[in-house]
Amino acid sequence: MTAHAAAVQVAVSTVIFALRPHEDTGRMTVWLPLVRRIRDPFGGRWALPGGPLEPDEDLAESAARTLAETTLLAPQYLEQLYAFGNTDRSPGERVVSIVYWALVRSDEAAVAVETENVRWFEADSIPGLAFDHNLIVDYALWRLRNKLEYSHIAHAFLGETFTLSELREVHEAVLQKSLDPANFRRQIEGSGQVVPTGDVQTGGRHRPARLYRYNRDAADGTSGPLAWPAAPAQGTT
Amino acid sequence: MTAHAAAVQVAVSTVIFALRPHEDTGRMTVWLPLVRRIRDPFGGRWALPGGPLEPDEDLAESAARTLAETTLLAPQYLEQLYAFGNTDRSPGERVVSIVYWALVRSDEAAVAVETENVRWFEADSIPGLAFDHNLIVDYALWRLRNKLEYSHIAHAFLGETFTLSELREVHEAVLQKSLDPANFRRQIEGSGQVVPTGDVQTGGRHRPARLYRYNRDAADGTSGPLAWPAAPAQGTT
DNA sequence: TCAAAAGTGTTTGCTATACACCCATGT
DNA sequence: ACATGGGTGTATAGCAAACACTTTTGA
Repeated sequence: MTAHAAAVQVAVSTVIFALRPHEDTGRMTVWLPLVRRIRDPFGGRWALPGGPLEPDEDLAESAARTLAETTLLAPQYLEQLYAFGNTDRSPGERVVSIVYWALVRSDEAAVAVETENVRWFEADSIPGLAFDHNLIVDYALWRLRNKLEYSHIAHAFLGETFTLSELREVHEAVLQKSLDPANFRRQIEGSGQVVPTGDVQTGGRHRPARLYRYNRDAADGTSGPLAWPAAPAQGTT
Repeated sequence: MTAHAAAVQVAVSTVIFALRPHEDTGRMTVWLPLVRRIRDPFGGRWALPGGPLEPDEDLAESAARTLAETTLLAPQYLEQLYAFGNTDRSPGERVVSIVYWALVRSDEAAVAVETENVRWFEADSIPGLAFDHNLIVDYALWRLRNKLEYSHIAHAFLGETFTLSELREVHEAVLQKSLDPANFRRQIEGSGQVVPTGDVQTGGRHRPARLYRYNRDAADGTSGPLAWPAAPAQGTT
């Protein structure tokens, strides 16, 4: 162990979002999984899933790996959030954390395992976390809500096909406000981000709803030159 | 030197923007300083200013330090851009680069030193750079142009007070298109991001222009929970 | 008095919002 | 039949773009 070895460590953490019904009201809300730390600093506290960056894996790969290890799921959307590296953020060591945020399908997350050391929390009822992770979660939530309004990420919570009501429910859950169904329909259909499949979904005690599919070819231009083609476990691949 | 010492290194680089007249046309355009690498990999190539993260300095501090070392200037605006950490981005070593982007006052940058190993380039005429730095510059330019349209950063290129023509010239230089003076005035004045000082600027062979000052209290809400109060060398402090 | 930029007024068109209304299904 | 959400039509307000016009200076 040389003097250099005590220098800067690199870790990758991920804020993982899914939608679940609120425990009391039953309304859909944003949830995220946390893991319990098993050693100091902050032993016993809840923290974001993550770990040291392996020398042979890319940053997004590392984020997707811890996501899979924590939730047994694959991300439908994955994007870098921010690099946190203040000198005082981890007592006794210098850690730079590259933080990603991810969206997973809510139907898959609904059956996800919970263990003694992994638990899902409602985004607005997060306990006191280790390190600066409360700030990180706040920032990730802000980015999610912000980006939902000018980008095309809502479908990542849903399956291959979906009705506009389901898509609207996603928006309402994330933004925490109800939206006019008529205007929402025009907005989404006009944006070209979804395409009707031709099928409908029957079963409700009302008129059947048209099914839509996400339009991968729609230009969104929300990530600029970093929109790599078909990068592994990256964005909307 | 243990096996661990060969692991992941952390560097901080900065894309520094200023406005200067185009060499041929004389119109204001975006420029940035690059430094010549003195050793391999990519020895002799131009690259972004930066260096290894010191264990006792915050990320933004490191960015501001290399900025000052390169240009002898202080940033008027400084924001984290992205963390680049692909395994293959630096031959023979594993480097994660936290990249910042900065705006400096154009009048200060106009007299900045150029040496054998530091030169300013026009943003649209960048040579082949070391590492993935061309991609980084492209992304920084995209962010600059994007953020200029929904945020209040243009004043960072100017001094304490400025006329709306000067502010419009900044927008036109960055966005590379001419803007209607009348509509620009209404847009800026209506946003509350600037306040008239009461003074005017005489000297042109035309009606004197009112002088404005940036309004620090105006809410912009473009950085969410990360808008720390009075962070050193951070953002619009 | 004239050129040039500062600054004001007005029209037009697009888009978001609100909400009235009709449609198609299960019970 | 009727309740329930799916889906369409339409009026209105606000805002951005285009552009005509007036103001104030230096030469």
